[in-house]
Amino acid sequence: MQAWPVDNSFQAFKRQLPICRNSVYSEFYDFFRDVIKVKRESAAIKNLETICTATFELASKHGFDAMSLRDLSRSTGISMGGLYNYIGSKDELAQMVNDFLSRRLAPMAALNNPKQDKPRDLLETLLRTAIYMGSLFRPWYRFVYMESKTMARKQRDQAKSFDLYDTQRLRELIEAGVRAGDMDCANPELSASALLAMVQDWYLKSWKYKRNNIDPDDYADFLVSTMDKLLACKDQ
Amino acid sequence: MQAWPVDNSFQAFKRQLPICRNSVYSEFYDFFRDVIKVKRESAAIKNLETICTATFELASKHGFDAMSLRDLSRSTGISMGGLYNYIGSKDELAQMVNDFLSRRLAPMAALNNPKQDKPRDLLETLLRTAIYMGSLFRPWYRFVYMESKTMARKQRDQAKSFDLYDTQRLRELIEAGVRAGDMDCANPELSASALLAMVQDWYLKSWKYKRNNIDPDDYADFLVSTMDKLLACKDQ
DNA sequence: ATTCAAAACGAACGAGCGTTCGCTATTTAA
DNA sequence: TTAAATAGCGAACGCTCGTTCGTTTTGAAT
Repeated sequence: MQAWPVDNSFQAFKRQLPICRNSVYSEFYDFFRDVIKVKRESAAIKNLETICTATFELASKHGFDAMSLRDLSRSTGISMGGLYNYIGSKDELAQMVNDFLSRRLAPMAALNNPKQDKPRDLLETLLRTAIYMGSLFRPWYRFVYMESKTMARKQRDQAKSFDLYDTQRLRELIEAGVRAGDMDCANPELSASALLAMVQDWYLKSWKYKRNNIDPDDYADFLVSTMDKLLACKDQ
Repeated sequence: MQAWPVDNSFQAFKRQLPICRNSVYSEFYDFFRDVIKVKRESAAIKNLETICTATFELASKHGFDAMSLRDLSRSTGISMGGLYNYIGSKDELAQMVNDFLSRRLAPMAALNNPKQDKPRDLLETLLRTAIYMGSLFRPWYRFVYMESKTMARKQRDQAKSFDLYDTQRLRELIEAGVRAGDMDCANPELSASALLAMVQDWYLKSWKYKRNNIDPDDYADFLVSTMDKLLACKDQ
């Protein structure tokens, strides 16, 4: 059996990923060992999972800013004072989620070098990675996407937006494909934006796709076939 | 010179639309004459424009729930009490924006019957209408899209989501095209979702498209050409 | 069983929230 | 010019917010 990314199924992706859904909060605790006041690991990990899960749930209803720490306390069963053993401040909670996703979770998917040289195949791997990561850690991606707008102005030093960076990375691969003669694309910037919009739609509107029984493999297959049509890939 | 939708440029669309950016708040005042306490029309229209503009600006920063009426008062130069001559309550303000867009503004674009019968052309008109309306009234669409998530749970009787309805309308047109033999599409539902995601991207990430000097015609052209590629339209 | 950090608790604080209302200023009509 | 009606004002109300901190509970090691 081939390994990712040659076997580009969701299952193969999960198999090679050096983290799984069960180990996320243990990683989370490690990552923020310095700022989390609670030192007894097992309890800390359990509570962090409770806190993050409830935060995703509550923030998705009315936005993080509108969520109160009393709501969070009620949902988690952890007292107001108890929460502050984990989070430092409300703003810092959002910051932790943001940092953990962009600095720890996302990089894990990029670790193993693809060993592919054709721009089209690199592009496929890039898109599939985005969909599969979004499937495994949907609430994280959703939260960061939704709150990035409000945080961007608060702390300007942070990357202005995931969007610009992601769009540029896609555009450069498309341009490389056009140069190599494998692709045909009149407007790489717009094509990159379109593909990114479809990636984001996957974790923004998960309810819609769940409703229609569309699983990660289905969506990734569709996204890649759309890419091939959009870029008129020669040999696909 | 041909008229919309035969001439499908942004300019032709604007020419036939029975409302323009200057007359929006006069229409807005008419629409809510019963609930707005201020009866002197000229002043009311001016203040409504100030209030809505500031609301769009503030809500886009941290979300409508996180925006305070004191912020709004400061931004508009209208006192707290003064605001309440126009809005009834904070929640009602969001409701007014929502209702005006969906019940008054959006229907205006659908008024003049397209007189087109081919599904592909209907689809093109539908997509261009969405882009052009989004261009003219971007803050309105942005606001409603962003706040629809938080309002949906508050008042369930309201349409569950624009998304489901829009996706279905697109899907039905695609299915009609496939039946007519003009199109080829393995998954109408996913194709409809992809097109909708691109439509929404236009008003959600206007900053990105402005940065790259992409105007409404550019984006609509790209969207339609993407549609043709995606659906393998025979005669385009 | 006792000890004692570690962790959780929840009342209390000042600030800011949405909303109200009595008052002043402005406009209109005679 | 005057009187009435309309529109705008902003302090005040009850409430909830994020955050703090002195106290109580928990749990592992002795």
